Amino acid sequence: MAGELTAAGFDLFERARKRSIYRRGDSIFTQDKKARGLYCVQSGYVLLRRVDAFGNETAFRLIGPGELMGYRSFFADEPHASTAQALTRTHVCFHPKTVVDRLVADSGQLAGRFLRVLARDPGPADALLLRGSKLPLRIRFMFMLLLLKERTNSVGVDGNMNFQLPLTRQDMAALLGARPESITRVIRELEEDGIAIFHGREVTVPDAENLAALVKSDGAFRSLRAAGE
Amino acid sequence: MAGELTAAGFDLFERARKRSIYRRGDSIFTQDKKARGLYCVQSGYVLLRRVDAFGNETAFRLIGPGELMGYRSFFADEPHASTAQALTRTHVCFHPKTVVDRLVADSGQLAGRFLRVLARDPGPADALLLRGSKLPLRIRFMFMLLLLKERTNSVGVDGNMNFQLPLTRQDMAALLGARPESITRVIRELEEDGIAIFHGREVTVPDAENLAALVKSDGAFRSLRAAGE
DNA sequence: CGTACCGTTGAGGTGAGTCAAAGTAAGTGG
DNA sequence: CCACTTACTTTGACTCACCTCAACGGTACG
Repeated sequence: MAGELTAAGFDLFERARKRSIYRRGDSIFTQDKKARGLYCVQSGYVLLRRVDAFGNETAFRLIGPGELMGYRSFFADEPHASTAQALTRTHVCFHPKTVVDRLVADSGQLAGRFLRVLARDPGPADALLLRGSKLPLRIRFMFMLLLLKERTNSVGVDGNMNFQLPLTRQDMAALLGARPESITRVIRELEEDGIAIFHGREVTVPDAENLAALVKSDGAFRSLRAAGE
Repeated sequence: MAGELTAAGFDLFERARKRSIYRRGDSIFTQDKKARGLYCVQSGYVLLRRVDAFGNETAFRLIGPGELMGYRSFFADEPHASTAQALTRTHVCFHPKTVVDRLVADSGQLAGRFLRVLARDPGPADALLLRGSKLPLRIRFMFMLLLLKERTNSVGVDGNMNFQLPLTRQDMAALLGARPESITRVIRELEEDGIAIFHGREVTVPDAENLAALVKSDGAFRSLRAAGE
């Protein structure tokens, strides 16, 4: 049937991929360079950073195991809009343009799948929430913790939440559109209030539900006020 | 050839579309409602607003004549992430899901075209620049003027720039992640400095190149400082 | 055991938010 | 066409979260 990915096509897709290993700090692709294919992170964490039109360097997306990256510029047929930097030792597999293009052209089904990935990309929305909203940094930081929890093997028992941050304070600052000093101060506040405990990159949240509630309640508070009540 | 849009397919696509007219203030689609198809603005302006996870209402995209909208949620097969509100009397044509789905499944070529549209969507990036960056509101406002100029029939003679803002001050505030009062103050500043003149919704920029230069120079200034010079 | 980065702390400044109140434009209905 | 309602805009005084700057402590690594 037209539009379906044949077994042969799938086989080609799988065979053509190339695996690489990157060390902490390595760039996997670079802003303004040509997009040569699709990247899929198999293990480790990658941070997408970009220098915007104003020359500010910001981070806008953290990529974890199992996630695709580089697809936006690839399908737009434009240079990469960001630089992908490995935060840890990272295994990445790469699908070259020639193969992907051929399969997309042959198969509406595969193209449809990519359409979904692209359309569901939460990156821009998250970035806006983390950096754009006018909520206090403290709330945005807690929200980031919740997002990170979902992409980390958080050891959760009895509402407890414990995981390793894959990010430095500077990276968190870049993600939140803030300065590293402010991150330090927020972390101190959260510890003083007993909301979370930090040892280097290890975070422990005694009551994870409480954290979520705090984030949401502040949101609710805001929206009530916006409604004029 | 597999993947090509047949004449019959194109015909179907064109015939199935439905035209509607909306008045200022009408919603064309609504956040959290199901995405039923693709919308294309033929004339007029539409603002995409959304209530984020924190309950803040923000605007993140202005749609002008000839632009598609609603495609992200449509292809993601998720509820609309925003509400589309007509800012002026607006002609919109609508392509129902059944037709689009069928053509995408049949044609890798058409799907590829949608992939490009989706991947090139500047909305999220612009929104981040306008709302997310830590630049002074004044600079972000000027940047917005430059973006608006591109989507308006700006009557440009001898470096002069003159057009109607399709947005209220409140809408501009929502787009920039600021308060209406702050917009008023920025506008006053720009008038005092002779950079732009506002009469209601009419903007006149005596020296458009100067405006662009001001925006860029501030960016450059910032990045120099970031580089430690 | 330096060198270099990352992280922390404190003091001080400010851009933009908040609040409140008055002015203006834009519809609506008689 | 005018009164009336409603929404948008402007102004000024005040406040504060976060930035900036500068200096110091910690930790990794050759």
